[in-house]
Amino acid sequence: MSPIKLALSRYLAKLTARAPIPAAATTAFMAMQCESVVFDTYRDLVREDEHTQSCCLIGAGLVSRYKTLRNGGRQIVSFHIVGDMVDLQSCLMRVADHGIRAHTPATVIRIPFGDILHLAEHYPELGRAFWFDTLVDAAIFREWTLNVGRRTGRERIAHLLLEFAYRMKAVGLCDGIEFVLPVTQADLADAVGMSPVHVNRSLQWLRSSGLIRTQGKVVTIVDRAELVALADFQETYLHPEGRRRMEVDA
Amino acid sequence: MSPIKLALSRYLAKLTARAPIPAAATTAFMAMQCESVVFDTYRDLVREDEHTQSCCLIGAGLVSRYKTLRNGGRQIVSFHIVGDMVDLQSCLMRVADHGIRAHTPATVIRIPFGDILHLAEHYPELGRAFWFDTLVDAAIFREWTLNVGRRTGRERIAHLLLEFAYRMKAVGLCDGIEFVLPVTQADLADAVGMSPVHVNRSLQWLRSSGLIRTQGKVVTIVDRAELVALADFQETYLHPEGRRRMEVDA
DNA sequence: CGAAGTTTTGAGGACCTTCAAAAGTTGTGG
DNA sequence: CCACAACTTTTGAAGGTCCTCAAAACTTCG
Repeated sequence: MSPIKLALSRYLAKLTARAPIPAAATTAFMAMQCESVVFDTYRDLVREDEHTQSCCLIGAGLVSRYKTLRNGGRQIVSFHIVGDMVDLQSCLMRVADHGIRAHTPATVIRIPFGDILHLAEHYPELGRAFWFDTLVDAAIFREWTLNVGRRTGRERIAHLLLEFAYRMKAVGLCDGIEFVLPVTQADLADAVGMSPVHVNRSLQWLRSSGLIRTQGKVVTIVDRAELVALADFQETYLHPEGRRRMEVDA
Repeated sequence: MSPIKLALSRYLAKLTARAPIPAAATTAFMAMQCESVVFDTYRDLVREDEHTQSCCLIGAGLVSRYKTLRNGGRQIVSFHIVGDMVDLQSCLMRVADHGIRAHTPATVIRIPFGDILHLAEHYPELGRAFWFDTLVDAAIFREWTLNVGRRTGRERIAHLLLEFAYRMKAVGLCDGIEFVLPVTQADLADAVGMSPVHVNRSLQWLRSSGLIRTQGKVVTIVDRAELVALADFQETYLHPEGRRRMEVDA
């Protein structure tokens, strides 16, 4: 199977895990014509205010979505890993209100809007699955707003690490306790709305309190229970429930 | 026309302004069986973690969506006014990851999920319109994350006021410069992620700088240009473009 | 091995918080 | 229509969190 087909089927597997999708729809989905593009670290997949034509499915690497202020302030609003369809919303909102950039060399499958919208129109289950995917996105944004708005520095970082571990585990890239977080502390600062210096000090505190360990870019969660308590992490917002609930009432 | 029909048609008008919807779909939409409920100030329309059966279309009043921390911290993630379908996302995500509450006496039209999903399935244009509506939601969440993450206290409040004025104007409740903001400073604090005291001082600063005026709950934007500059307010994220773009390529 | 980037440290100060109380506003019942 | 209670806004003061600037230590990589 080609890398593109592999990425498509991985995304399809994610959607299917939430709600069943008929064979005809999956066949049509797999038949889409896409191209694969590789971006270097810190290259933009999409610039802010850009008028796009296709959306990005991550085949490999780590990317973030961000917004910037005129004074240079940057806020990362989400991270995305393998199997994530990053900007499905741009199918309907053609002018990007945020940028997307790579934090590692990243393989991106570009899927034309037309194809997505066509599928959504002709296969209601797919349309609903796409919709659901953007809803999970929105739920994560809400949690991030809470994160930067109402948690202390330490708590914010703890929360971000837990979310990352959870999502990496969901795609089999981590056992839930140890993972590679390939971002600098400056990037982390942009994600949690703090200064790099304070991120550094908060990390030191998390380490010296025996909650996490770090060696280079690999993070190990040492005391998960305490970390969860500190961050007040409740995975509800990641909506892992999809499948069960949606099968109940079609 | 009954109050319920009125609210439904107002929402439909909003959707139609973004993209055309065929007559059959609008007829089916208007035929939905809904009930109208009134909530007192500070009553929850939906509690956090509640398992809901219907979504809320606002007929009158102001409501907010919020998340809370175990330590009591509360973060308002959005405000909603007349004509807003507050929790369309709960059609697919049955367990609410956030609460919804009234800030004034509020009239709420309850629309059963089944009806919405049925319409979305049989009328692709409506399905797409619902999807789009939740995408605008998500865009606003992103901007709020930027707001609390990267703006100073004054800037945050300035931004919130401008967003509010914009949205009130969009539904004809304000001329763009003067409007009623029926929330306490404590609520405002929860929306911008600050303490009530600092909200008070930031408001004083905005007033004494000649940017706004307030009398009770009515806010007047005195120097819009300066306020926009201060807040770095760009209305792109509110995605007013809907209509034009979506007509181009169906 | 040197250059560039990243993490760490130090120090001073700004922003924002907490606590507490006073002043002002709103609503209700007599 | 006033009186009183409850709430909201405003003020003061002290202190913590977090920021900025700046430089040193450590990594990474060509």
